[in-house]
Amino acid sequence: MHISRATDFENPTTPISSAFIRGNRSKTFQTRKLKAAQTLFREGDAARHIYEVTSGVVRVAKVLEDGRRQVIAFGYPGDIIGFPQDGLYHTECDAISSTEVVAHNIRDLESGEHNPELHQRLVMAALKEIGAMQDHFMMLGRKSASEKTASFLALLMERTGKPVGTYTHFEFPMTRADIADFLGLTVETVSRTITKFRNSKMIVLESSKSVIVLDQDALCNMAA
Amino acid sequence: MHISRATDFENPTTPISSAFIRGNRSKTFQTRKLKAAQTLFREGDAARHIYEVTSGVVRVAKVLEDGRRQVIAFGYPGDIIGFPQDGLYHTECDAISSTEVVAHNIRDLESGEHNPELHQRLVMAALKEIGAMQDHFMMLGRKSASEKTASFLALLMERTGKPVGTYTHFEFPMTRADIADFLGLTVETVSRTITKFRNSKMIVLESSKSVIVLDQDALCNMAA
DNA sequence: CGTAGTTTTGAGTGCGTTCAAGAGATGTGG
DNA sequence: CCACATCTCTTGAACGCACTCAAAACTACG
Repeated sequence: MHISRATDFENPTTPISSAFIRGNRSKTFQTRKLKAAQTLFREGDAARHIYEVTSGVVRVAKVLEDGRRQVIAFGYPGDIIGFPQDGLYHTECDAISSTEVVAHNIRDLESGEHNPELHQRLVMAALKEIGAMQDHFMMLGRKSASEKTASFLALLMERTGKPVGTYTHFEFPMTRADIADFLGLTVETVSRTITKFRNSKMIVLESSKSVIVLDQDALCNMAA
Repeated sequence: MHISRATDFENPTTPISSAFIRGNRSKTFQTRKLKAAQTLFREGDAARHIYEVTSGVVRVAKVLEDGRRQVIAFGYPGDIIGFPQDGLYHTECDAISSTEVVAHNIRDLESGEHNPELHQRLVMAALKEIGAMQDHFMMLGRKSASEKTASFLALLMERTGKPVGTYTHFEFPMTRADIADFLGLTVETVSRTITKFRNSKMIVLESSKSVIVLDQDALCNMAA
């Protein structure tokens, strides 16, 4: 499960392009493209940028020496990721699918002197992150496997679901292992739980990564 | 376990005192005193202040409708608590022991216009909070009961431990139930695990709330 | 001194894990 | 384009860790 990866370390060996942003004073910002499975940053790297996902999905995680992994968050377009502490990243971040991010300078997170609007936006993002993590806590610490899995499906449905008749359709860009590491479960338990939801007609799988939710109420109730 | 509590809701029925802070321009700030088990704020309350603990200990938690509880953090002196989202608190906060807090205006978290130094300090505190929560995640999702309990003891030892000869002494201000809800375990499991640590001569209990750590290395190794 | 809450300990159970294997998907080189 | 290797997902069987239920020991408080 994610053993050796092509040695693509921190620094911009990956393409960086500059572009102009419209506004009072035109400012430049950097975008960066990542292929699936490429690393954006690792735990312990010096934090020079804070990133805004503009397309694709990234995974933010922590890994123990013995390989145990905890996924902290999945970053979808609009999400800000890479909050540093003491100038370092304390998580690692990899692209799950082909991804594009905007790299903001870390100084705009720390002070509003240079770009007040961006600073404000980043501070708000930090508060939103704290709120999201608080919910995630409840799930990790106090919910059963079924409740965890249902919560996760409900979350993805809300964020990325598209109506299909009276039903709702969405996709998993991440693997079962990623979901398991997000929920604090094993791959097998995640798979079994999804099968259970399938058998109870709550959802249908078009493929292992494509879901149609048949009964939203049942799903939300199950999320507890 | 924390059923009905004296009806002491949000607003300052509890004493608020004003004081002067030394600095270029003298500014006023509010301190607030809480007795053990008093509530500072509840989930859903309008967030007007962000608090800095100056003495005592508070508990920040989330509660599910069915009563399941997850403790997000314990606030010790120096800690900032009450990060809001969309103008509301999404957690509840109660004093564990007799506690004193300083109430900062929420606007100083959101912008630096009024008080730049304080704003900077609060933003840093938010980043520190995110970092602490990331570590807590790993513990909640991927560690065994022994590892969780050892991590918790190690954490408290680092923050509040005082050397006693070659050993280290500290106290639990919180109950076993609070610890259990912080670690995502039951009271019984926490109690049994601490007993196990006692039997293996890693720690000694002076009382159920007073610990001496005999073997710091063993404790830290156990924390994984 | 009695009552209520906290902590500990015991016995038994069940949920999610581990270990194992097969089916399905994806990608690469000949 | 197919054959082969690799990774992902699913399913089965058995185990064990932490949970539930129960009760006793200890502590604090009016």
